[in-house]
Amino acid sequence: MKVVFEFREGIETEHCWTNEEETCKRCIAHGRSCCNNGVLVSLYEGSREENASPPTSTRNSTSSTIETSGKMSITRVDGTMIPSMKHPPQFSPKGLRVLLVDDNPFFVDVMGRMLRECEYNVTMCTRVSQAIYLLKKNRGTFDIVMSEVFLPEEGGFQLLEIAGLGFGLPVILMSAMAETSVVMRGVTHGACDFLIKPIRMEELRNIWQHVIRRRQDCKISFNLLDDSGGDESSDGGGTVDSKKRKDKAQAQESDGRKMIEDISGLKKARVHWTVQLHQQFVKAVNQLQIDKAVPKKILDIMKVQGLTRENVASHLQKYRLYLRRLSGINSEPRPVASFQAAGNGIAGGSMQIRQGGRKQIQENEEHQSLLSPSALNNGGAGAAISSRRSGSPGIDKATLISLHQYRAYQQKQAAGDEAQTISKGGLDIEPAGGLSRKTRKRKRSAAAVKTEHVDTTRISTKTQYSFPSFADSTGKSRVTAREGKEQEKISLWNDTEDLFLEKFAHEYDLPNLSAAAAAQDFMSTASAPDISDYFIDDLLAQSHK
DNA sequence: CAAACAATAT
DNA sequence: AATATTGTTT
Repeated sequence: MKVVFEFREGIETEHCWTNEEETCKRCIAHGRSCCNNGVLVSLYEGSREENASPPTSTRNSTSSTIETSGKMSITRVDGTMIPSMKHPPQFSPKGLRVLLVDDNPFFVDVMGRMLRECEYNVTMCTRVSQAIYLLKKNRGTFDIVMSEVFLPEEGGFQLLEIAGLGFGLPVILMSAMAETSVVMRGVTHGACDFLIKPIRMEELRNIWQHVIRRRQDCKISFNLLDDSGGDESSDGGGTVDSKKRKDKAQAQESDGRKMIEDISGLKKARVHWTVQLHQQFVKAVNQLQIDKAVPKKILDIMKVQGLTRENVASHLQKYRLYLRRLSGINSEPRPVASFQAAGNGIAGGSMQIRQGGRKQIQENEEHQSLLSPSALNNGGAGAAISSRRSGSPGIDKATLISLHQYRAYQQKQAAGDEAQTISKGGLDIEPAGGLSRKTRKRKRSAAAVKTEHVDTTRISTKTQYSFPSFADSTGKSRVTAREGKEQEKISLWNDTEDLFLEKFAHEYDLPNLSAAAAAQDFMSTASAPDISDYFIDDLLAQSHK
């Protein structure tokens, strides 16, 4: 069965649980990559009919743009796939207009490059005031906003509010500090995602989906079929809960019953927890305090028509599991570089990342060199913040790693291109519609196995969570495999992080390299006038109306 | 076959 | 209400 996910022009994808090349409908709807970090298979524009023929490899580099009118128009991205590349950039819609905000120019620099690598249209700035100015001046010029959480004066959250509520744009928050409370605050205040620095290319490839999802959600809103009325209960006691499933099974057999089913409510409508709905839910939970939040009370607060207590209970169950896991990972001791002991006097071994954030940062750090061990070891947020204070921006660990990953990506891509030009005939490009699903699936898994151990850029220290999706840990026996995978990932990172950091020191002359590039990139976009704080308040007030 | 998710059972 | 299990979908 071919599943179709439609958004205006129509985006079509095959289904889920594949290895790397596909993203399922559900994953798209939730604006994140697929179960296994998949990428969209095919993406094209135009009406249904025009899409009848799948993309062919002949049309290359169709530049897709997003019109200034605000209407999203994603031109078909070239569907061809170069097998030698693991993360083919072709599948990202080009020209997505991203507003990138982070007060660390080094990070902006690296991140900007990464985003442009995805062929997005990036505008960068280092101050919230600039960002707001840009948003206001060029209304409808941006599709999505990415911002660091910890900007001066709660700027990240202000920006979230203004861009999200005021301008209706999806906002992605970023930070190296991913304390649960921070993530929660971001998400409950409307962030559509929270990316934990260091950020990998793969995490950027799919951010456009947030734009799509936002519009999708606007379209469907929340419509439950209203079959929870008196019919069932007034049936004279004949209808019992346990019968429902049987009835459904029988419905396919008897025509008469089928008719009834059709009329009364086509398949027992399921609640779709949209972003909005979920946010209402979270809001209610927060209001009650998490430990006092019970389905009934939540339901009362939410005031959503048609929503049942069972619906809420089910969601709450998932939500709790999600939170448990989130806090579990965040409190996990994190490995740090092996040379830390030399810098800060803490005796060898490993230490835990400090979770406290700004206030715990020591003042004397500003005297140390940018690449000093302590600057690296202090945790991304800490380093960034201390440099902010001293006036001269430094490179935090997260930025370093981002840069490294970006470099690695570039190298790999270069290698891939080379290989491609060398052996053109040997390329394994499948005819678009040629092979059967079965065959293609088999091929995919074979490829995945082959490359699995090579790709260092994919190593991630944390799992990315995006709402409203929770991993399904219900059903104990079914989840074992997944947890194993998670563990595998973490230990893989543990083994490699030291190597990464040592590589940084040796291979890259970071301060010089980035400073020059940052300065250059900066001049082009940083010209917006500085805007005083009251202007922000003004805008805030405006957006509240 | 896996994974996500919501309904349903206990 | 909390948790476990099942059904359905992708």
